[in-house]
Amino acid sequence: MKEVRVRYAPSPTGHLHIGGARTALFNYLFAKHYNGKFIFRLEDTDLERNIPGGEASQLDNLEWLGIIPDESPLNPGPYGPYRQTERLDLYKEYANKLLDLGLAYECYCTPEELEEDRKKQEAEGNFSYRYDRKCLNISEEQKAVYIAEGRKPAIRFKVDETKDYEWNDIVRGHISVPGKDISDWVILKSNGIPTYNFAVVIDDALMKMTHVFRGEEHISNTPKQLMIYEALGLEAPQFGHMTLIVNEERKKLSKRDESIMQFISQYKDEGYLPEAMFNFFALLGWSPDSEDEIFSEEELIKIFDETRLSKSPSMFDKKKLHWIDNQYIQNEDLIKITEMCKPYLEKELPISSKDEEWLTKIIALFKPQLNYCSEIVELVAPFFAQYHLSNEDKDFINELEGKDLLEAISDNFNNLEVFDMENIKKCIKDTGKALNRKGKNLFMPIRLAVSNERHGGDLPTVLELYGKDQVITNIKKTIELL
RNA sequence: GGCCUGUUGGUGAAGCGGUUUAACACACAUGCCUUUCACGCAUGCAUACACGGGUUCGAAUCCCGUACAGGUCACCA
Repeated sequence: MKEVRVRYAPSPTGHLHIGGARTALFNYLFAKHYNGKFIFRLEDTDLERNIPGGEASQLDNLEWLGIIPDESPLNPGPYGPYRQTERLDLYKEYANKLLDLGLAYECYCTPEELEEDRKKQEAEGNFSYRYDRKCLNISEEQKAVYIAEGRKPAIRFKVDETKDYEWNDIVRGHISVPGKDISDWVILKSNGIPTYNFAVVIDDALMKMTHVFRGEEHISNTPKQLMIYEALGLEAPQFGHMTLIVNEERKKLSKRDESIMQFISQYKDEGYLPEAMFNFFALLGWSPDSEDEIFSEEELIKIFDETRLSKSPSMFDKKKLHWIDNQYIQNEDLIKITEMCKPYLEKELPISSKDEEWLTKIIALFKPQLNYCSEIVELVAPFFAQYHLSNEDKDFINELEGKDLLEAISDNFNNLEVFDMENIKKCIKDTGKALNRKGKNLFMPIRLAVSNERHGGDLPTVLELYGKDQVITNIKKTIELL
């Protein structure tokens, strides 16, 4: 069998977003599953929309996710260059070949004329524009006139209307589109730059791609690409068109959508674990032949099966992402999570007053419930908050008849030589026994008095982290309010 | 509008003509555990196969139609 070669080919018009990451991921998984190569190519022919740093950003974010291309502009293989703007001569060469074969022709229409035609057709009730082939059999005289006017020709492909273009889609099965539905389209723009549908064929063919997995929005491009392969006598890869990712409203994820973080860099910034993101994306439009959901990259490569790619749209489920990321955080060691959480705390809270030990303890306390690292801030924030017992919580303590308990425990805490978790635990236990209290009756008044929160992790640990002085001060303040 | 595609419980998602009284996971609820919180574990929950026809002994699974949703129709990629 031929070596499997697949690619991810973004245009550097923006940073790596969710859809692109997932496309890259499935191509990567497929390549690695079959011991093939995963290639990164840059489709940078839309000069006006390219942004500086776009390429590096795409590559960096992929790397963060654990997706490293075998060939890329930075790490070229035998089929370079890997940026389309560096391959312009190639496209011209093949466009000229089509011209020579009589399968393409020069078009001298200006954008303005085309736009006018389009409007006219629209006014007639046509939803899709069809080029009227006015330049197909243009006379030499007319051509000379156009050239004298300074017009530069684009090159159009002459579509064979009698043909059907069909392929066996890996995801969707047999798809067929009649040639008569497609009008002659531009392969080389008048500025000498190829259009996407042309360049992609030349590149995929020359770079020896064997399979192409891409989004469903490319289904309608496939017939156009197929006709180029055929005209040039090149072998077409196998196509697989994956479902779109949709938001909670079942709409295609647009870059403006604010309900979901769109860019991989945002997840990185919020402290999600890349392994968890990798896992999550793999489950977006694909499912394993088992009931498990947590898989390492290696496992996914091993079990990946392109025939299990889904046909129906996949919804981006934030809660599921949180759950998966939480699973990975729980399995990750404390030191690493502490390192990851630290910058968020430093930025938002005055933790410089605390030592490393304190930090590690508090991370350990919250690690089991952390969905992503930046979330640590809201969990730790109560430790630095001003004392603020709400009326509701005050009533709750009274309901539990907590005043006696608070007075007793305050004294007992005060008598503790070493204010650490073990001693605090014992002290609470003893005080509970003496006052005949247990469970919620025992713990909740103390928790509320000290932290003003009803949740917050193991109480003795929480108290140790507050420190003796703060604990006693807060309890006293509470007693006064009751 | 043409062409293409999809529609399974609150959510994601298996299922590919007959052990399906339709997995599994998230969410939710209850219980257990640790005298609290959370984690974990157990159990349960939810009257889920868009609708209407057909094919078949038998249909979530095949066919047709309807509805709804999405994709696409550029000298953008």
